[in-house]
Amino acid sequence: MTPPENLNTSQNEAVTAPLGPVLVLAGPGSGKTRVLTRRVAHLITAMGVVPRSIVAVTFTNKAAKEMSKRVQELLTPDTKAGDGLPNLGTFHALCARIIRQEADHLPLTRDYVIYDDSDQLSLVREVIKDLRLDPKQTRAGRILNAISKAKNELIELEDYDTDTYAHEVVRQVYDRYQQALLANNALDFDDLLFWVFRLLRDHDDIRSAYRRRFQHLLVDEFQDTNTAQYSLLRLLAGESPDLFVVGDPDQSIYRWRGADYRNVHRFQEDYPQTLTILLEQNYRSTQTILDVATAVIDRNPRRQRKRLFTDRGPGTPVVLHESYNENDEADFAVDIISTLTDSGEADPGDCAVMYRTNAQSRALEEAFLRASLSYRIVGAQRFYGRREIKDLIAYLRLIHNPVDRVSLLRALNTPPRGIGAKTVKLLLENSRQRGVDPAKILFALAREKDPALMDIFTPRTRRALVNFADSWLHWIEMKVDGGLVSLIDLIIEETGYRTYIDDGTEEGEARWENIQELRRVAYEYEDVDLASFLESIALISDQDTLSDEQNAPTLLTLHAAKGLEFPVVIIIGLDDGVLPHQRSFDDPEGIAEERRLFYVGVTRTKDRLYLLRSFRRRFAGPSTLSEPSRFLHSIPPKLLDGDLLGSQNWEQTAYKQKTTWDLSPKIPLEPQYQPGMRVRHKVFGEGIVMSTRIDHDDEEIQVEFEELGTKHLDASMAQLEILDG
DNA sequence: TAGTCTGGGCTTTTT
DNA sequence: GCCCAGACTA
Repeated sequence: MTPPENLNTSQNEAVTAPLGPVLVLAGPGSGKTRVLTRRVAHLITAMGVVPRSIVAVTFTNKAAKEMSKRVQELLTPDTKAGDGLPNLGTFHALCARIIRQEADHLPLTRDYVIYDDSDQLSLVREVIKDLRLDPKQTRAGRILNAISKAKNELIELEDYDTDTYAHEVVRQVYDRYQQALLANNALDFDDLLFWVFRLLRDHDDIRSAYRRRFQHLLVDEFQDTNTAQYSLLRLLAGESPDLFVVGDPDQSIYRWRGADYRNVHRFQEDYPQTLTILLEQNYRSTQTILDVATAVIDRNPRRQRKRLFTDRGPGTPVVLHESYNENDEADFAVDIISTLTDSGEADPGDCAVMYRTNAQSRALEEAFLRASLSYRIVGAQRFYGRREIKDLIAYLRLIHNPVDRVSLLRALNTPPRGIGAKTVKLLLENSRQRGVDPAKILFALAREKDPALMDIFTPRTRRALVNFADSWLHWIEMKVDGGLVSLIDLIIEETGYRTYIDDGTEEGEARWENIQELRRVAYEYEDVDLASFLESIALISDQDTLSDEQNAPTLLTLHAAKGLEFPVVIIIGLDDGVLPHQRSFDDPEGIAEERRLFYVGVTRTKDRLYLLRSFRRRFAGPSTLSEPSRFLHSIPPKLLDGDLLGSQNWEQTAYKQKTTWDLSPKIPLEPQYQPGMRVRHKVFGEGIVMSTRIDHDDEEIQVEFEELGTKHLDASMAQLEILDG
């Protein structure tokens, strides 16, 4: 057993708290993972809790793995033996397991598959076509968002509000989409939570069984739980819960995914006996970085202020730099890294470059390539979303769950084998008419069992279909005794997939290499069943793909950076429209979340922080001039260093007007108005405040006037009279 | 049926 | 500037 690391007073208070509801509000770098792992170990060794009765929910699989490792190190050999291990994983992974176990009580079989967003999108497109809706008017992505939002809020189809036509359309699609998922024996991410919620809500016996089984619950990143997750937690917790949650409302960055940091307050209300503990001492960053972080986040209204402190001393100032365009910006980022590594001040692996949107990684990757430096990039979607990977996974899913139509439609003619759109249409029509699943029709065709089928297709088409079905049946047989890797090899061989994908071009070669990579991943699951393999690759997160092996700089989005730390952090794209993103402009809550995102980025830094922006930037289409991020205004200049904004001559005239950016801190403005207030304007009459936001040095309000409709006004100009609020 | 071409639409973040 | 879907041609 490794000697226990020392805990400070608050950390110790949290770790040794008596059983019951505990809320730990943990500032960045305050040792929250350490507290969680030590709490788990404390439950087992000091309180005699059976490891199996502990459930700890983390945000990523990587965090779960890390925790499991650390917990095991803390346990004595005799505790490790016999009593099993605590259940560690993400909400989604935990639910996936419960669903497999309780499939008998759900409209699915235990062989169900999990659809990712591109699968969901194909299904929604199919539904839109079925319903004869105009795909141009009803965007599949939009509808999917609405459905996802409903599911995250636990809104059943019957309860879906159809107050507008748009909602009516969503409801119709939701209905068909849900039916289609079940017919395919498939679930989407949100369903994992929703079905388990329903399962526990509706079956008293199952609920009490799980309550007995999972008596000690711990939740990491609690500020990012959504309604479904919180409700699930309450169902599992029962009357006298041992519920230990750790979070930081200032780091809540998943509102768009239904997360609601107000769950933190809700928790205190729902469990009045909650013991709340604040962790404020930071063990990660220099004081300068903490000061920058605090200056940034303190501008957000309605939050509990925390005092972040460290005994690490001030450290170096934060460097601010402006480039001409995003390519120069990327080169500059690479320059910073090579300067630091050349001088021995940092290892390449110590450095991270963070950005708001994935699209920004492109310029960076090119810059690294130009400098012939290696890098690692975080992004599972990148890998598992690739065409060749999705193709092979479609085959594996079909073998596992033959009624998966989305995968069938993908695999049927990939690589092309003479089964075109017309044949597919015929097959699906037939399947619908007879009420028989397409897979069954294909199998029957292959076995020549059903003479009625013989006349549907022309001989040539029939041969193609029979060939496909034959191979498919063969693979299903092979799945039983062959390993996963040989199954993949067999699919590649029988479909001629390599010749299809590796066409001798550089791109083809890269695609083939990706398949080799998938094969390597599969090798690790060689001893497990196909089900677990498919499940874990479906639930993989971006962060999970980050390996520690390579000593190279990390490129990642600000979202993906959550929970990580680096000695050197470079945040690029500090421009209004990028960070904060322009889509958040007219929503004060959205701007507040962007600010938290920036805060998360800043607080990842241990020693050196660089903030980069560029004068010109390309969004969609032509490159345009951009303004420095409004968030830079909140940073006191004395904390900043480097080539300050406006000191360079980009384009004489265009630039001249911009040479005097004022970075001095403005007096923090508190909004005077709030949504819902009745106000009177001298000219426009009476109206209701819809939204309000602080924009630089003024408050911008959106008012819905009785006579004139919506107007955007500046508070200082409008002179509104407040009637009531 | 398969491969090429063109036009439109879009771009936040991800379990 | 990029990707996808549908149209068009061999």
